[in-house]
Amino acid sequence: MTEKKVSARDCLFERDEGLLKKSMETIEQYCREHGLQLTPVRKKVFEFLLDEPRGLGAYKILDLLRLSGFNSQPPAAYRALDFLVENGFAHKVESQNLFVACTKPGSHHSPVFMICKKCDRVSETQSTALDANISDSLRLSGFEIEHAVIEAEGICSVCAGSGSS
Amino acid sequence: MTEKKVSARDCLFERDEGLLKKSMETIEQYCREHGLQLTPVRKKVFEFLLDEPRGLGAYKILDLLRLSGFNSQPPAAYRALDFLVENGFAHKVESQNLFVACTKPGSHHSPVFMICKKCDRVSETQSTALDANISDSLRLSGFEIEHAVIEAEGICSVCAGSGSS
DNA sequence: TTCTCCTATGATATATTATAACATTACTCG
DNA sequence: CGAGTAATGTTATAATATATCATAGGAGAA
Repeated sequence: MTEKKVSARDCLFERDEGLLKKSMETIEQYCREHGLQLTPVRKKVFEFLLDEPRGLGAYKILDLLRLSGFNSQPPAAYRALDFLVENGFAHKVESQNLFVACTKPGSHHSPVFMICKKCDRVSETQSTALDANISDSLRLSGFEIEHAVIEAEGICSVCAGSGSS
Repeated sequence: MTEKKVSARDCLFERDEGLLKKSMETIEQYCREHGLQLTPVRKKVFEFLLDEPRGLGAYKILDLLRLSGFNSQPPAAYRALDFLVENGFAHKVESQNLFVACTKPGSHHSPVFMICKKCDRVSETQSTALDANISDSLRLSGFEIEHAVIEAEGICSVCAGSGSS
């Protein structure tokens, strides 16, 4: 991996603290309603993900857990991530081996990711038109789609607008 | 990963030996025309990929190289794969950490994969309509797409037709 | 030819990502 | 309490991938 010249912090996205707080409240409520245990480790990992728009690798999360006083081993991080992913609170970005908080937590869906090569920021959209299109295209070939990994690499609008090549 | 009950060989796809031969000839010609060295290791790896419709992991390829008398180490396999991928002769399936021969070798494109959960077979399509749709959808959000990873998991037509649930 | 450059490969080591397996804790429910 | 289940702790290892430096081998120039 070559080092990136621009960090996500250099991008001009606003952090919407209210939105982050709302995401946490959303999953807390979802867990209450569905009898899921949002344990301290799981909650902490979700916080880390909410706080890092570039996504986090499992071992980076492990480091952060340790910095937060959880003397954890790799399985602890992966278990928390499994919980978050299984319940639709987070996603794995397959092409980057990296995890991100879901922008529509609790709803099961096939997300579409946009990964900026300049600032590394990962944005999620739910393109239902796109889903339908893929589904139709593949069904034409007789393939019954259950799940799709769609990850676009390119330049995000902020980096494209910032003028540097 | 849970063990699969059905191997790709159980699927009723025909192996088109003529097509496989033609793929090899295509990349041989492409390499001649572009001054690329299709060395023995690279050629052998491409053969392995042509021969395995379920795709191959890098270390499986390494094993096969050794069985073929190349006393290789991991970098040898990865270098051959890098060559094949960079030149459009093969693709990496990101969601499976697995490599497949390209069905349109030499043409640079964003492939779409269909991965069957029953027989593990990986099929490639080039859906230009799909590409255009993704590109348009994402451009609406101001994202300049350069490359897309599109990998659908589900049931292939052969397995769907074979009746077992 | 010899030298140099460039590409490919060899070889060793290690980094990164992920899981298996078994022990322990903690909570709930009867 | 006792049994069952879910979560976590703990150790070990598997699986995937790359960094680094050494060696070989061919192409073209002096």
